[in-house]
Order: sequence, then structure tokens, then C-alpha cells
Amino acid sequence: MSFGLYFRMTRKRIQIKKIDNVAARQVTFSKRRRGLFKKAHELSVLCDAEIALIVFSTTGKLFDYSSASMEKVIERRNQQSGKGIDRAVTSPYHGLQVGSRTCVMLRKEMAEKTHQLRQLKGEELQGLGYEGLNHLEKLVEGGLRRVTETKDERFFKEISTLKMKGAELVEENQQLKQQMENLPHMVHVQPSESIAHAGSSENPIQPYDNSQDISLTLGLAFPNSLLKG
Amino acid sequence: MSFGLYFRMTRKRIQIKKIDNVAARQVTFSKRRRGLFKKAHELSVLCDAEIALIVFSTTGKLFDYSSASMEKVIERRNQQSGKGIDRAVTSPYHGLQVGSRTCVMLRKEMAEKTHQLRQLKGEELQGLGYEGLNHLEKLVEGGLRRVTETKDERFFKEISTLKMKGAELVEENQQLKQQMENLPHMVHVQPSESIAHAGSSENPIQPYDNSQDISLTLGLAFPNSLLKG
DNA sequence: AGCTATTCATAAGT
DNA sequence: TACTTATGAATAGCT
Repeated sequence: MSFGLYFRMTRKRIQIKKIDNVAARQVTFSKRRRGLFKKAHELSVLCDAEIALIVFSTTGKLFDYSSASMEKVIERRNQQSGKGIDRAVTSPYHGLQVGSRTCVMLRKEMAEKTHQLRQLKGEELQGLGYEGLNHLEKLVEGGLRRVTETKDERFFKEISTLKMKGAELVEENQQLKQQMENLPHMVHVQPSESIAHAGSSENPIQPYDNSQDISLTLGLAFPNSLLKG
Repeated sequence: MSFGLYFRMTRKRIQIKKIDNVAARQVTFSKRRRGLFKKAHELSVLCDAEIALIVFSTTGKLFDYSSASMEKVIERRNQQSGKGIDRAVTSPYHGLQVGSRTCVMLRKEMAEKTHQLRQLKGEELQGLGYEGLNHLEKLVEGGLRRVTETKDERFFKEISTLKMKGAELVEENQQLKQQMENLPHMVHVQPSESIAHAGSSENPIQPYDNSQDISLTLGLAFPNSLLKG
């Protein structure tokens, strides 16, 4: 290595235009293609995305990658992008095939999903070996953790909301009491203790603690998803 | 900027596995998706390559890029890779009218099932109230219990099977040894210790304990269901 | 959405 | 083709 020769190994940022030198272009193609496929894979794993990547070199060689099934991804895209423009009309013959094939695929995917669903519920585990069972166990553990975390989070959020509301009520209550005391012409009025009976009588400003009542007062409707299964 | 707070802005290289935190996942998806598309474009320009890239986010949103025409690239790939079967001719007209209505229903069911699946994995829980979350939690707990039970059951069954097989082998081994001792005309034969080397030499009838080897000897193939999701 | 420290990708060279 | 290394680019973690 003669350091004196090059001030920088990489001269400067290259500009994005077709590389003239054929050899250099091929080298760059190899390197960048590898990088691109790696990035595609990482994105699919990190973000649970469904990806299809097709690359043809200048020489006509095919390279492709798909996180799932190439056909499935392409099919899915045909459906989505077909929403805007009615391509079935544009190319009737083509549209026909896409439609019928899609239906078959949908049925297959449905069967697959139903099976996955049952496995997550701990059914239909016959086909799984040790590796499969372990993987499934980890998956369900993760799910349980997330569900529980979400539940607790929601729970605490509601508690604090209620406490704040309670505090407001206590304060309002106090103000009402004072107002009543300032109206001596009325007959004696019983203080409405029942409204804030759980609040500390020693410190009325302190948040109203009714965490015991949450399940009764805030049970939200359960959407029609998992309950019916 | 308070420099004292962080030793490093970017802690260290991340590991490539699904990001749990939904918000972080979405941010990363945005950033990396942009990067990926940029790289794809650069490759197509620099090296004059023909590229098609399709990405579906977890939420089902479609992003795609193609250096030329998406359809053209996909078609070109179909020709290269699908040498065997001409699928275009296979389904000429069948099932379009019948299929169209069925397909709509199938799609709805698919969406529903996909949602249920995600909920079981602890995602898309926004719509659930306390009741719903509790129900879901119980469901997943049950699933986890069943999966774990099945796994353990399978495990112990295999262990006992192996122990029995081991015992048989040890017995057979003993018999062979005796037979050899009863054949004095032959040259000295080395006892085949290697067959049952893990068995206790002090009590050869005792079941052969190779529980350590189970993962090596009985790793069943994992079916194509949950691993790819 | 914006900012940096850090990791990652890679152009040029051997 | 593979390896090396300085540099530019991408991006994780934080506002």
C-alpha cells in the first residue's frame, strides 16, 4: 500500500447514470445487486412486509427474490393496482385468467390461514415436529405478552382518566358546598357525600379512586372478530 | 442537544428480526422502503438493468417500482422461470361469473381471518375493549398451554421410544457378545462398544439414555405453515 | 418530521 | 474474482 498515491480511495460520490465501462458496470452490478437483495430481505423481516424483487441484468440473466411466493405477491399486486383502473376491460382475456386464478389462490390461502389460526389456538398440531412446536410456542408467547401488555396499558390509562375525572368532580363538589354555605336563606341542605364517598375526606382534592368500579363502568363492546370463533 | 445523555446515538447494529414495537416498525418501514426503492432505481440506471420491485406493508398498502413496465418485467420473468407449464391456457373461460361473487366473499373472509390471526399474535388490538382483551388473553393462554403440552408430550414420548429402542439394542448387543464368546474358533473380536457406548457399562440392561441426542436424531421436518409467516 | 452518531455499502484500487 | 480500505450513504435512536 502506497498511501501517498491516493488521497481518497473512493474519489467522490458517483453520479447516477449508466456506467460506460463494461467491466466496471458488471462489477458494480454484482455488488449492488447483492446489496439490494439483502436490503429487500431485511425490510421483509424487520417490518413483516411482503416483497417481490425481479432483476434482469443487461446480459438477460434473471435474479429474483420474494419474501413469500413470487406468484402470490404479483397476484396480490394485480388486485390492488387494478382497483383504480379497470384492466379487466382493457385486456379482457388477461383479466379473465387473473380472476379465476386469484379465486383458486384465495381458497388455498384461506385454508392456510384457517390452519394457522387453529395452530395458534393450540389445535391441529399433529404435523409439527420439535422445531415447529418450539417456533409456535415462541410465537404464541409473544402474542400473549403483547395482548397482556396492551390490556394492562389500557387499564392503567383508564384508571388515571377516571382519577382525573374524579378529582374534577370532588373539586366541583367542594365549590358547590361552598356556594350552598353562602346561601343562608335556604333550608339546611344535606351535603351530597354519595357522589364522592370514596374520596379521602382528609384531602378532598386528591384524585377520586374508583379503580374497583372500572370493569362495571367501562366495559367496551367487543367487536365481532374473535368472540364468535 | 444534551450530549451527556447518550454515549452513542445509534446504539449498535440491529439484528434482523421482526420489530415488535408497532410504531418503531412503521418508522423503520418508511425509512428503509425509501432506501430500497432508491437503490433499486440506482441499480437500474447505473447498470442498465430491468427491475421490478413490489412491497406490501403489514397494513396491506402497496408500493411498487419498475424501471420499465411492471407487466413487461413480470412477463419476462414468467417466461424465463415458468418454462414447464403454460398456465395461461389452462383456464380459458371457466368460473368467471360464478367466481366473481365467491371471490368477493372469499376476500372478506380472508381479511377477517388475517385480522384474527394478527390479534392472536398480539397486533391490531386497537378495536378491543377490556372484555375483548380479556377474552383474547384467555384464548391465547389456552393456545399456549395446549402447544406447550403437546410439545412436552411429544418430547417425552420420543424419549421413552428411544429408551426402549436403546434397551433393545443393548440386549441385542449382549446376545451378540455371548454368541461370539461361544465361537472360540474365530480370532478375537473387538466388542462393538460403539453401538451402545452411551449405555451404563455397569448395568447393560438399563435403558439406553440418549436424551441428549434427540434433537439430532429426531428433528422432524417443519411443514410449510407457520414458519414463513 | 428532523438530527447525528454510528453502522453499512461500496468505488476504486491491488 | 476476491480482498482491502477510505469514503459516501443509510439509518437507529433520539428530539
